[in-house]
Amino acid sequence: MPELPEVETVRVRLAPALTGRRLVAVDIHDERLTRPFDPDAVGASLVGEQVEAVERRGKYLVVRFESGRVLLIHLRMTGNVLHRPDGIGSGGAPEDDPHQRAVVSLDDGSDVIYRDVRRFGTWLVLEPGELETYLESRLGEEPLEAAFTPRGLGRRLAGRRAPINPPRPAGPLTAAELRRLHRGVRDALAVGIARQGSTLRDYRLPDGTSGSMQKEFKVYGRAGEPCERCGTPIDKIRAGGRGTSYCPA
DNA sequence: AGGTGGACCCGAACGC
DNA sequence: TGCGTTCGGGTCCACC
Repeated sequence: MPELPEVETVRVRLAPALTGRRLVAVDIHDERLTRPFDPDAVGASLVGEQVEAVERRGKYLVVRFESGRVLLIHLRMTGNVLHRPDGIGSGGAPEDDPHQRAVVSLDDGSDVIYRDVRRFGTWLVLEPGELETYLESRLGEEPLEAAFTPRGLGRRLAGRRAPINPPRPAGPLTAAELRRLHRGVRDALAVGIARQGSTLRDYRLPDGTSGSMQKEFKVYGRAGEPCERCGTPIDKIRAGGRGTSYCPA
């Protein structure tokens, strides 16, 4: 599913295609995408907007308009944004894709196609000034920016019994362990971005190509196989409700 | 207040 | 074969 590196890769590819462009048509044909708001009303409200910038916060894609309004996109599990420079139907896109949920036509004749198999993804239009409050209440520090530090991470984890790398509680981590965790988070995200994300099934770059990070997974999908580093069989458990693969040694 | 588990989805994998 | 069942996972939310 789209994690931070996948969302960042989509942003990098989308930004030059969208920045400065005006939306001439917005067709949203899935009421789940904009729930509880009416998809036709949301689409109509976006027509005429001009894109000022395409940014990312956490796993959110932030499309800023000159008007100060914002389209906040979350891809959740299987959301996917494609850009067709010559319009829909070009570039090998199937004409009757059953998973296509929205099409945005731009003033240069190109189309942005949003597809989502499981329909968990969301489009939320925010009015000027609403974005910061919305994101602050949901997200921590950006992990690749200077504000994310081992000490800050320690403050957030202090007193917590929620598991990190299985199945240790997060709270009692030492300063040295916090530094290693901080380093590991940053390095893993940076490599993921350099590889343009992981294509396991649904994720694609906006031009339809695949990321390559999946080729470098050390534990994911390798339960029972020997650890690359020490030979111990990779274990898979559930930690905090999610499937977690790791080398027990 | 922190932690857990269900809900939301649907295709794939699995069992018979 | 084809059918029914189970699984998974980001985030929100109800509940303990």
